[in-house]
Amino acid sequence: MQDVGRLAQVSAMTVSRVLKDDPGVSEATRERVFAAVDRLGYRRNQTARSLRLGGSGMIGLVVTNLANPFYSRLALGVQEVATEYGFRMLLSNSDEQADREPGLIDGLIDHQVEGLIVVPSGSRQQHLAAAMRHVPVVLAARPPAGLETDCVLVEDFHGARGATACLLAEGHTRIAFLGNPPALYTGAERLRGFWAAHEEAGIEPENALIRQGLVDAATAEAATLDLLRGSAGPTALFCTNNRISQGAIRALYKTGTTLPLAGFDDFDLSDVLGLPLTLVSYDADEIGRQAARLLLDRLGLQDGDPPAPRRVTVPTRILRHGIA
Amino acid sequence: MQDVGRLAQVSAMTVSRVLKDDPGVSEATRERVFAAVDRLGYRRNQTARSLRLGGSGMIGLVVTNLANPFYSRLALGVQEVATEYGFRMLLSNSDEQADREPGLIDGLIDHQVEGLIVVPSGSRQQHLAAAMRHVPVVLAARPPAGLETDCVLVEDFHGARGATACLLAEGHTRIAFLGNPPALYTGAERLRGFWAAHEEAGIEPENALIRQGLVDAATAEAATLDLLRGSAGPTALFCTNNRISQGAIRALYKTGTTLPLAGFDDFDLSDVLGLPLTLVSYDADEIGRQAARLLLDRLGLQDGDPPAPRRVTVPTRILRHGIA
DNA sequence: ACAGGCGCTGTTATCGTTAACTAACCCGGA
DNA sequence: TCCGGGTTAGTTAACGATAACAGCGCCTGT
Repeated sequence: MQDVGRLAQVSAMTVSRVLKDDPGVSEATRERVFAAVDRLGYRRNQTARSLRLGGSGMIGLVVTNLANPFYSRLALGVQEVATEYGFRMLLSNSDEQADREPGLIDGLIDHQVEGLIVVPSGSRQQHLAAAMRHVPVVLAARPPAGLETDCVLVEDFHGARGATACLLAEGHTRIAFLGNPPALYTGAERLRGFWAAHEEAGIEPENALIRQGLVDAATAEAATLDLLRGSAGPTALFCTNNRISQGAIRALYKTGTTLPLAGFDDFDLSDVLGLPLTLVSYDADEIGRQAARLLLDRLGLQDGDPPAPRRVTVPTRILRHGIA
Repeated sequence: MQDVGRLAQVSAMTVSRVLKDDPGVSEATRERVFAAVDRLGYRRNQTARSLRLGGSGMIGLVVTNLANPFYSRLALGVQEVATEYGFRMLLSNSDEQADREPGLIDGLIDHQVEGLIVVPSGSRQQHLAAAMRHVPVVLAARPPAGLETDCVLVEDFHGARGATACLLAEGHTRIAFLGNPPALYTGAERLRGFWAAHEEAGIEPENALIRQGLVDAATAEAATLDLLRGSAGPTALFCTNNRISQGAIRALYKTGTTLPLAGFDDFDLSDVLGLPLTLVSYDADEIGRQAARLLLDRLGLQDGDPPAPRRVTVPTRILRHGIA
């Protein structure tokens, strides 16, 4: 800034003023400064600004696996709103390792993020409470456990119940449940929906057809193959997320079986598989957008009146493919 | 840091030393400091450190669309290597709008990234030259045009030629080409490969079957439907990327047609579609990893001997599905 | 007895920017 | 002529951390 000032024959302070669009700089000076900036290719040092201004203009997002389109869309949603509010997004990926999450969060706080959006990966949320001592935290896709904070959820129960009901309405009574670990909120909640639909239909789900703790497409494929081998196999499948659906579909394909499948999350090409699919679809972008809005609204507030924790729900809708 | 120091009865300088793992602090003091840090939940301000240390410890990545698994995997690869080198990754997404790229790059430079990895979205690279005045830049997936810098490429020509040759070897002579805009390097190069395979087989590609400028699955679907309607339609398809393949597959599905399809990029569930597919697959993560390595190696070097621009190529391999 | 070294800790100045204050100047009105 | 007020530009002191240096006590060797 000194250098720019020298070239434009003004002090660094005046350069700062020009770059900040401060009124009270004469037009002539302004032009000289801009010319000097251009000529030197000068860019303001955002690090120094953040230090002086006391705000980095960044929010942090922590997800478990960017390669899953659910999370990358969520990230895009967050970024869209952050940009709108003049914030930048700092992204961290825990690679499915829950024990890395606290470290990532600490790192983000070190970088002076002004708020955090977290998709909590484990069931322990102690580190989140610690993070909240520094900045506001908004949870996405899973609710707080023992914390007082905002969150954005999907209609997990409602969606699972609806999709299961579709299968039951078609007369299925032996529906297998392929679920992620029950310790995860989504896993538990979607199972609850599955169960509720059965109760409403007056049908008792079979324990032998319920498999939980599946973590990726491979484990889901194995579990499905196992179910199909059984003597009293299922006549339909319910999967709690996109990766599990994909694993199950692979198992069906390999064994040449065609079974109706219901599941959470839409995925690419679901409409051209030619399988009878019932998918609970929702807008992952929207989860990100809502979470960002909750966070940034909170940041925008003058301190003094921290609003009560809010909970926003993103709606689901049911897609049906390949059904006559 | 003052506060921590007060609680531990030392100066801020000593706190700094403890947190920096500086030798020359007595064990007793060290413990007192850690205790105070814990009690206050203190975290070092990375912004201030960056300013003083003269390096932010961040590199920037610019991609066009995180929702495309190609880019999210690439980002994961970059992050993996960055973490290894003790760097953080700052991600920007241009949302397919090439004119937003310069602004994103400026933003990253303002945030004091020490280097940039860019997947250039347009054909103009003027802004990249400007960026190089500040930090080293590595290009990914597309080569520099009029710049002297490192880049990481895929075997575009080789892969396209190989996949096309597979189709030709099966006797196809009327292969449609569904390509992205020819102004993009990958578009041009993959067409060149397509063409080369034909020449080697002594077959003249038909201009009527060549469609370029497809930008997403929807335009690809429309182009495919158009080709299929024609009187002398193709007997096989070649697609230059995952989104185009998906659009083409949707068109085939909607018209109930089964044609062999070859294309760049593998995608989820490609193996269970039951279509005869020939896919040029490669590791998008690896592009990111290599790009990050080129960049970070360059950063690690003492200044004085900037190495000549390097060019790394990531290999492709051909996957075949549903082929008897 | 005393120089010299080591181990530990504090002081000062600095990174680049900007808020708050101060200074110089010009204008019009009394 | 002199004063108040506006306009424009410069000076100073921070933001939080740390490199470089200085200081203090204690030990060792001669």
